Amino acid sequence: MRLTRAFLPTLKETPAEAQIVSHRLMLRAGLIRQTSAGIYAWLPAGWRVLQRVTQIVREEQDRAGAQEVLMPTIQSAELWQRSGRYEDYGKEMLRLKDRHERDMLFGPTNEEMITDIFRGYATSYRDLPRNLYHIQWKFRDEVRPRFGVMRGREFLMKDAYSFDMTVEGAQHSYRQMMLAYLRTFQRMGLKAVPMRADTGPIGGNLSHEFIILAETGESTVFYDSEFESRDWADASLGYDDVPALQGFFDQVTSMYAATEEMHDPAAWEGVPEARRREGKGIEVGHIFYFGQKYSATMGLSVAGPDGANVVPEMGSYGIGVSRLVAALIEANHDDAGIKWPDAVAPWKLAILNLKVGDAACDALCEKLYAAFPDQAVYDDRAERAGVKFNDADLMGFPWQAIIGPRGAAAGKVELKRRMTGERVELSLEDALAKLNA
RNA sequence: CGGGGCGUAGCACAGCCUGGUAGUGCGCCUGCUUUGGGAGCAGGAGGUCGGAGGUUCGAAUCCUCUCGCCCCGACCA
Repeated sequence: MRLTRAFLPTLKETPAEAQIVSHRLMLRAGLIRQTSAGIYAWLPAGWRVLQRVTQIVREEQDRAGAQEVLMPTIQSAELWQRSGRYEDYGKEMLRLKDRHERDMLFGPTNEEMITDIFRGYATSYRDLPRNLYHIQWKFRDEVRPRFGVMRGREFLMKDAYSFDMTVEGAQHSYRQMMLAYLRTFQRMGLKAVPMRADTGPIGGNLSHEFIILAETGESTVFYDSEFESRDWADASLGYDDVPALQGFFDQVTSMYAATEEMHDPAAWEGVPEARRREGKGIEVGHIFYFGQKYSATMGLSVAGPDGANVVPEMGSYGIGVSRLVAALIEANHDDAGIKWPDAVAPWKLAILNLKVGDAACDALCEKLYAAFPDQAVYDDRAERAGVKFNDADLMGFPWQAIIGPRGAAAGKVELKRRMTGERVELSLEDALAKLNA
């Protein structure tokens, strides 16, 4: 993308409404624009990041055996009246009427709908287990939206729903999602810690919030430093290996991690002092086993092997995808701007032509740009060097290729790594090799 | 939902108290100079002062209503 043709607007000044760093940077770097309270339009750079985050979430859900569907944003009130939540949900739910005065709503979540859909096809124990997910815009009419997309009213969410014949099966589904979540966040370069959450009336320990560690997070968290060094990618841990997955789960849940509300000082004392970490975090995911709550109320049952009807055990698993974009910035920024991890960057490389019009500079830049047709932003504007440096730092591209008359005359490209600030001067060939490594 | 605040150019703001027909900085456009970390000079464009009603010879300014947005608290992916 050539900046002279791009819609990548950056702001020098911070809009007055932005309080937290991710919100400020998202506005300044031209990722989003507010259109109403808690509702945002995603501009090209923001949209690309959102899509990359979405894709990682999707790949890891698929890998865990979940299947993608897409349910609508608008739902009929009837569905919710059946589960009883139409009344219970309160004002958080945005209610609408269609032209025939039928009661509709903009979905805040999809338990009722997915259960109803699944009910239409599942008749036998052979149809289970299944895990269905979708990535869709939700609307919750927050009393007080704030912090940009961190707590917007409209937000992009991945929500998965599992259906199992038995409690044991549901527990396995739950463990699959826990592993998938840890892998998902790790791929984005984030430290995520599953923390036991309130399970409500069902009890047990099958509800976890996933907290991203970031200094600017809202909630205070306590956790075992073991979480920081774990590598969850280990391919040998398969999703269908029930005992192995249980072993993994037991290990993870045996390590201490709790939000302030769930903090247990006695158990905390049991963590070796050197491994105790207290920090700030942002909730980006929540997994939950809720048994037959919706299968029962929505009338879902299937025939078991013995012919008797069984009401499936269900769980739901959410990731706040749009919130993740903000969380990624909270976890990866400095005074100059965003520092995108490679896995989610809108573009991998920014090519800074420090002297547009200089034959050597132009030629070198064009060559480099041609090598990365969809992964580079080429700053070919007639701007001063300082402007380009600042914009590139602000927008946070993982790599900057700085090309000025001095180096260009010698065929040299200066590569800067945004994350570390490290710089090297290389020939074009070596620079290409390094960027492709 | 309780409490507070703010709506004036793309952004950040002044002007309002004490009415006289709108200003500053950044950004934008043109020219010249400059050119490795947000340049200098000169010229220029851009606003139904959130909206409606009222008071007045005259309203950004005073009054009423209304819409929107932000902050603190209670609540949440």
